[in-house]
Amino acid sequence: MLLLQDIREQRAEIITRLKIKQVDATELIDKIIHLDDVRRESQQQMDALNARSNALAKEIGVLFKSGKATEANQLREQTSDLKTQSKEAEATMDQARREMEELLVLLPNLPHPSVPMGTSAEDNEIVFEEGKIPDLGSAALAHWDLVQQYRIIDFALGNKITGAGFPVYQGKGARLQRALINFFIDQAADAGYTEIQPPYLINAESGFGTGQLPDKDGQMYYIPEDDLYLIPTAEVPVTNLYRDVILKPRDLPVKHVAYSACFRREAGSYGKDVRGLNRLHQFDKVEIVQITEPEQSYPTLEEMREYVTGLLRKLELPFRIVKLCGGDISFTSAMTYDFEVFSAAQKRWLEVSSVSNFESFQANRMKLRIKDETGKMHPAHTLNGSALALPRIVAAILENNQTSEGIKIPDALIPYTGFDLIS
RNA sequence: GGAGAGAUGGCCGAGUGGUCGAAGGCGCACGCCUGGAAAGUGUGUAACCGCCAAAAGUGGUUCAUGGGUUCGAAUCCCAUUCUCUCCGCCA
Repeated sequence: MLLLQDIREQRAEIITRLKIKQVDATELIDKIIHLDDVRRESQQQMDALNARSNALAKEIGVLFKSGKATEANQLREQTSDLKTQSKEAEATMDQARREMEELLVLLPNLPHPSVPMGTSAEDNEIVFEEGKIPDLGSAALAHWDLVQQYRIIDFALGNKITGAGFPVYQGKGARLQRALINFFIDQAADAGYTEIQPPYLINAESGFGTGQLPDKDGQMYYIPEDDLYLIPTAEVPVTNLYRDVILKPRDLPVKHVAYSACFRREAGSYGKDVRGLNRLHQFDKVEIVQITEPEQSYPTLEEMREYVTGLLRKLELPFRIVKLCGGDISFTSAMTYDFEVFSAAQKRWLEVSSVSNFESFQANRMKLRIKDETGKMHPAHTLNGSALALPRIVAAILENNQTSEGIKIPDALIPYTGFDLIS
């Protein structure tokens, strides 16, 4: 959430910067400022009226105590008018505030000045590329064929018991999932991240805090009976651990890692891009979250980028890092690096991680603040990144490592799988 | 799901109609003490929204949430939410 004060003071600059995100916020911002003007005016009225009532109430109290009932009753008559006027002013103020807040949460985060202009993924900037793309020849199979051949993931079975996008992992396929999860968590723990096991259901306040609501309402599974949402990522429960929290500088940086299943409705997705493991309604992901001082958030973003880079190197997958352009960056993010691995049989890049700096956008929504030594408050910065999401990593491992003997497991994973070949 | 109890500041906890934004303690900050620390000791320590160029100052709001009674509510009434205990169910 952008701060009202900033919107008022830097109206033109904010409008310009949001254009990088392909958003014209002029009308929205002007409405917000107008509603805030209304709110302030009615608050001033209300405050003045309340001040008078408070003073009168005090006087009346004193008069009653000293036995001057007649005078007290005279004053009492004056108060009823004040009260109704104050209620009216309050109603105006509340309504203006409510309307203003509804609009305020519709404004996306400002992109970092270095975020390139652009309308789609085409305009993203490739900032790094590494690893050898294997030449598999024409006999190479896509992962949806490989998983059938080796009987490790069954899409049809998932289809039967739940529906499309809910695969069943079995045998070495299931073991590979568990190996990857443990590998990722161990790596993060070694890098100083404290492990969290979060709930998989969240309330609306949490969805609002990290920005999924109201922007992405409809992308989360919702349970009306209990008014709860299935998490689309562990980012939501983990970051919301710090909702309404005041941190001290010595608590920082906060570093958490969490494995969770993730649930996404993916409404509107279809076609070949979603085949096999490419897009699922339920998938596994290990997420890293950091909370930092504002001036530390960009160095931290680079640190997280390096960390994810290290994971992909250990898995021996060819990958590239793209810096998302304004049109492709999310509602909440100020800057995002996407990591993509090359899937040799599909011959395409698959997004496996997204590392973002939200600056104070989530912190403002969540009231996550830092109180410094002088007692002053300022919003914290939040960041997160996938480290990593499993399905496309699995797809790339299966496709890139296929041989005539079977699928070779990367060395780093063998201690976790207990086998070096799926055959 | 049934019965009962409760929700107060960063935390614990007192407070049953006015002088209560709230005792006391813990924690925290600064000082004294100390070779340094601990202990001891002194002082200070809520957030939010306005007014003011800003600081100082000042008005307002906030004792789970929303409504009500009253000149005046942490305190009384109603509703809601949540927590705890017991019972039921259960991995």
